[in-house]
Amino acid sequence: MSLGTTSPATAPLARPLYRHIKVFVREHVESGAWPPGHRVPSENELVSQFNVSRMTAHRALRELQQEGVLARRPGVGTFVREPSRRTSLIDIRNIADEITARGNRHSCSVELKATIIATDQLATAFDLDRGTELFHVVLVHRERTGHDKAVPVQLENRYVNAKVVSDFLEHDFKSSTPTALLLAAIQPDEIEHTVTAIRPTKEHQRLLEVKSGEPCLSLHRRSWSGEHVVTVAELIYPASRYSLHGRHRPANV
Amino acid sequence: MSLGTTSPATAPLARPLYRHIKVFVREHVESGAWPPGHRVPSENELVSQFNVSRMTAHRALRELQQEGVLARRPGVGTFVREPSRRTSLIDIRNIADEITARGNRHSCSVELKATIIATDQLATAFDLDRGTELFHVVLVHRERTGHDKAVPVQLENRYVNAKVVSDFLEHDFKSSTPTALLLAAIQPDEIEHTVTAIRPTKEHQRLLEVKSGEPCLSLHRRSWSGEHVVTVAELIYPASRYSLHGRHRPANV
DNA sequence: AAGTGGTCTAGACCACCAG
DNA sequence: TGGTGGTCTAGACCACTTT
Repeated sequence: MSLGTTSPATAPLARPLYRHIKVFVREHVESGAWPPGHRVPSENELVSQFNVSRMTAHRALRELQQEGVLARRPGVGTFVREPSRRTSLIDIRNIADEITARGNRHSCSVELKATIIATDQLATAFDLDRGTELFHVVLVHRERTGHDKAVPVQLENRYVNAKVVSDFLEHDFKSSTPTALLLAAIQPDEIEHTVTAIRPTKEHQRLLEVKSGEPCLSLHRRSWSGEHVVTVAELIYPASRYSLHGRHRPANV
Repeated sequence: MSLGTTSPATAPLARPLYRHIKVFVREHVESGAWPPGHRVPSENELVSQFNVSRMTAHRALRELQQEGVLARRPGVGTFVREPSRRTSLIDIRNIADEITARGNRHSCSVELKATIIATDQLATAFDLDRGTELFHVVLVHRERTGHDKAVPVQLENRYVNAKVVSDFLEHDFKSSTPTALLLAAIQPDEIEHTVTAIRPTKEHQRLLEVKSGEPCLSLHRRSWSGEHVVTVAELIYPASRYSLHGRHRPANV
């Protein structure tokens, strides 16, 4: 092959070659087939196996190193890294479990349930093409103490990658929350969250039964499983009714 | 040059070429010479300017994109991204470093600096006997963008265990923030934080120059080193000016 | 000496976007 | 149509580590 031919003539796949190799390695690591410390194929071995140039194999391994999956040592080899021991400030926990653990009763109402086409903004958040199919749900979670009236404690505005969890909308979210269903379907291996304080909109005020002056916490979260962003959620908490808490060891100690 | 000669024969530099380009771009971004939205040189322009191959220029720009410095659009060009004012929920960052990394200028004013005797509440937080000596400082951190006025971005209300960091009050906190000094003195091996949304008090409004209706984030943090609670801090951020961010792998995966 | 990863080149093809 | 970024190749030289 004398020219720099790009897309493989043998496989008309949308995914670039270096991502093929990344997926191949990730699958072995995540399935446990290659445990921590296991030596992964060298660049030259991947060149032979995948019929790619060394630059392509190198890029795949380098990115997995940057993502914390692999450790590389010049002159030695590439190895599967120990999983991070660090715990999260905010683990993904099922709010229904939190409430029942406090001895109170959880309930929720489904305000919206729809299949949508990704807007630009959502496509960026999911790292997908614009126009991809997504599921969208809006729920209000309530907590009831003793015989009092149930109080809204969380507004859940969630989008789900339809390709990854295709049966998501088949549930009614009454017996299990979206969080519980998603955790049962896939194990997230990466989480991102951004916390801000916001003034509730009219819609927030109505659904959460808060006054306009009461500040709310907005927790924006993305969860990955392998290559894919599985779900993007915006969780709004009335500040007077919830706080976020975490305790952990810092990263580099 | 017919062969793939690597390190430039003309410059025996330790830094690889793609990092040269990264530094070049970063310096322009952080100095403000290339403001957000500014178009950065295309790959082909960098090829000419730096006398490198396109792969090398591409790698530099791609990594800066992954690091959140640049945004790239196929068919259009590469642009400087809007810096985000946010801090980490996972480790302890020096706010002065965060601000300078965005290309802005940090300043702070010391509002209070005192030695106090622990109240019941503080003694509990530090897990010490009531009456123990503590240091107490209050600072306002400000950020200045370009030639604008410095804007308050954080109110730091901090208590320090006097036994653990006995020379803490000898600093003026102008050249180094309390965070920087504490990190230099001791390595925290455990962190706890609690995040809430609050309505600013009159004092908050005055020091942070916010209106009463603007919600604020309150980040309450305790840091341990060995057996001792080293410091307890309440960090207040105007919600419109800062958010908290974390991205990590969950613990139990 | 052989193998590893780190870097680099000088080409190439492609999808995309603007004028 | 020409410029942009995205990907890929088939070589290369180097520092490093293990045998």
